[in-house]
Amino acid sequence: MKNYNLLKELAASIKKSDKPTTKQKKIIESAILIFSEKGYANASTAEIARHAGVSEGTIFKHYGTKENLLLSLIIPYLEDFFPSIVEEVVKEASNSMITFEDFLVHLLQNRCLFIEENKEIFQVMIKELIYKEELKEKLLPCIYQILATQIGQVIEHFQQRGEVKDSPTDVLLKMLFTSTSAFFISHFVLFNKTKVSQEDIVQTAQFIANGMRP
Amino acid sequence: MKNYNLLKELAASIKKSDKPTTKQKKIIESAILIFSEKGYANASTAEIARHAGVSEGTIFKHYGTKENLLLSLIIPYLEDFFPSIVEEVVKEASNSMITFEDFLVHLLQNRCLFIEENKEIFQVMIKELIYKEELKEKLLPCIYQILATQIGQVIEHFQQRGEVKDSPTDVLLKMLFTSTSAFFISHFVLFNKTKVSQEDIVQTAQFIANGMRP
DNA sequence: ATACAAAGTAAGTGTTTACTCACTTCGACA
DNA sequence: TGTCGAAGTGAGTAAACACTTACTTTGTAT
Repeated sequence: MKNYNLLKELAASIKKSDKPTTKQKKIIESAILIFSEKGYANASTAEIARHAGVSEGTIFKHYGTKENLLLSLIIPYLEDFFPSIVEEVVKEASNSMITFEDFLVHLLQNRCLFIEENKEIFQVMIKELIYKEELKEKLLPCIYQILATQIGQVIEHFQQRGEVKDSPTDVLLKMLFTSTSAFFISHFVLFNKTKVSQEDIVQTAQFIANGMRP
Repeated sequence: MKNYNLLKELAASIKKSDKPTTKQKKIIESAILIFSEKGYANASTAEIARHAGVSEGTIFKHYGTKENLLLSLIIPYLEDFFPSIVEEVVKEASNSMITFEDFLVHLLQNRCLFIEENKEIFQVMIKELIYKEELKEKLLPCIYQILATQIGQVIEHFQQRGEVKDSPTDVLLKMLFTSTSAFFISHFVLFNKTKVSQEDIVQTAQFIANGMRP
């Protein structure tokens, strides 16, 4: 349980109240919605307050700055997004005897469901990750750390089985990361789809598995 | 010469002076630089004017609005970016007998060189394309139209040669588009590289070609 | 019931912003 | 050389913004 420490560090840096008030929950909900509609930079705290049925002062009482409000959305989401990959998909996959392609189908399916049930916050996260240099430099190392330790093992597992070619692990990791991210981002951010078809998932898994075959 | 009409329509909608003044050129240069550094939303016209050594009024005399200044950067760039793909790479490739993988190497090399020599404006374009819903809805149809007519032919060519699998052309087009875009964006925007190695290009071409093989 | 801290409010504040306008300078051509 | 339109200026404006502050309400433990 010594993984994700970079992310946990970040999470600790934003004080999280144990029992968020109804108003706090409304603020977070409204912020996600309005940030995703207009982008962080074009969303005003006044509009978020109005939408949440709350005074603007309340937002700043709880979150201090607009920047910190953004982090209060993104970081808990990231904490959910990545550990779940590991616990729900990776171990089950690498212990059993499924193929690399089936593993990818499983992975894509699983994370699509996760994104679908909260698409707006995924959109906010991706847009700001690309837009704000400073946020990118904060979050990318965390994400890379998680993927390197967890998905790295999976790649090596399938390399030993002869299903994945013999390039260095970090090269393959980058390929897998780039192509799966591209899949999620193009569907949920660029084309703004609410649901991804099983067919799209299978095709993409095939594409990636073939690309990485020996 | 009836292609790219959607893009040409857009280009016509922003009045372009035939002979841009030295000051106009300085404004465009400065806007590219400052937009790429801080993002469109966080860049002020005052700062652009200061950097260009020009009065703020001059910017608005020529471009009317900040939004239109942004379009005056992006649209000419797009006009250069896509037709060049066609004329420089596609025809030469599909007439000769090179493999699909070599075609991809050629394509990636060619476009990397183009992006490298003007990285900032590529970054601005991508960031704003993802960030601004309205711009996305304006530009994506143009881009799709160009790719569908030109790259579509190439895919069918390599399908007939048996190097690309038999899925519908639009499915393959989307795959090719997604994976090449991901390559450019991850290198030049996400990781902010100034140069892409030949090795990276060859690996990616291999990856994509294998993924699309029958 | 009282005391007290945390939650919430409403009316600010100073700053930054895109954009305007009345004006001057420049350059080309008759 | 004088004229006229385009290029350029810079002080100004109103709106929008993140954030503050002095205050009130609420919930709870004694």
